Amino acid sequence: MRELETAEHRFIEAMGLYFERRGGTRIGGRIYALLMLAGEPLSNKRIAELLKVSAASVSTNLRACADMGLVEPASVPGDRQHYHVIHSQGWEGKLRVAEESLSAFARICAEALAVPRLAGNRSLREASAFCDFYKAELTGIAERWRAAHAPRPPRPDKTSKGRTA
Amino acid sequence: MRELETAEHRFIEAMGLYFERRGGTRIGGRIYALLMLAGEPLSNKRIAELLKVSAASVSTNLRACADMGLVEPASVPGDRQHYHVIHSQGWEGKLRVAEESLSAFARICAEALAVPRLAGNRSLREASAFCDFYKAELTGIAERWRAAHAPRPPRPDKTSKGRTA
DNA sequence: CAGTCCATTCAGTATTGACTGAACGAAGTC
DNA sequence: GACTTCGTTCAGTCAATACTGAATGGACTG
Repeated sequence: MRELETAEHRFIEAMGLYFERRGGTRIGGRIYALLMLAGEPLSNKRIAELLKVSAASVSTNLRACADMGLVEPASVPGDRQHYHVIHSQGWEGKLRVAEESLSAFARICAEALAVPRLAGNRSLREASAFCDFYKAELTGIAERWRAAHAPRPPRPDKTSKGRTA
Repeated sequence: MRELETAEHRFIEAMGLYFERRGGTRIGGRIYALLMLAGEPLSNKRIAELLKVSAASVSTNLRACADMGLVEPASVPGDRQHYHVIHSQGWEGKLRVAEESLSAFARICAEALAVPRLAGNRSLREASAFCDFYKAELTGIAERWRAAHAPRPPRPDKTSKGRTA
């Protein structure tokens, strides 16, 4: 990818702050934003260059992004660097994150409700009920989104460089 | 509220960690959990005692919880302390939080899309589309939840102490 | 098989920010 | 109107952790 211009830096920094605020890391957000903008596979090295951060940080944060399902590995024929692209089903990933967060919350409540003395607590019961409701809704959302956007089969008019899984 | 027992401490600490992990503060989560368990209005002072934290911290975190719509003020007749309870529509609040986070993300993308050079970016457009879709779904969820649970009019059999808005 | 080029891991550093104690201000009581 | 009793604000401290540079380990090349 070419060097970054002002508007792109703005986007990248904004995303960095967004990530930071939500409990992630700033560089994680920057990498994610950069890959969005790139539209093509980028190597660790190139990411470090463009973002002006250490290779170590790129490696760590890239792994975190991958674990969150935001980014996935790619490879470029004839190049042994590690490449990365935005995860193709990234948006469902966002739903998955919401689902995991909700499940963690539900688990905490369920554990408390298992204690006899707390089993009758109103807030706890409502929390639990809401979690069940919300979880069901989330799967519905995922299905509707998939139905509306996923069935489009991958068209061959990608940017330029070939990409493989 | 009476002193806390082991199971309650477990719940409170778990919620503290949950908040911390999601970008909030540990004490914020503990206060939230405590008010859930209490089921009655609690004063700043009592919260500080039960949680063994400074009054300053209680004040600060309580405000944060209120800003997030998790907690709301209450008052007890004949007592000039400030009381607090779990927000009665707290679950819609959880949806509102999700909505705000999503909107922040959407705003960042929209700002980038406003730049001519980036307007055609595929990931950016998909992100924007997903945000619109998700936001619509969230309002749908809120409505369905309200329809299923809110129409129950407030019954007068509250715990013991009176509570006013 | 030596040499190069990667990415990753680890220890160290520096920044951030959550929490505390003390000062301040407000509201109510005698 | 002095005194008490709160809650909030502010400066300071301390712990957590994001990031860096150096060392390590793999994978490919000649």
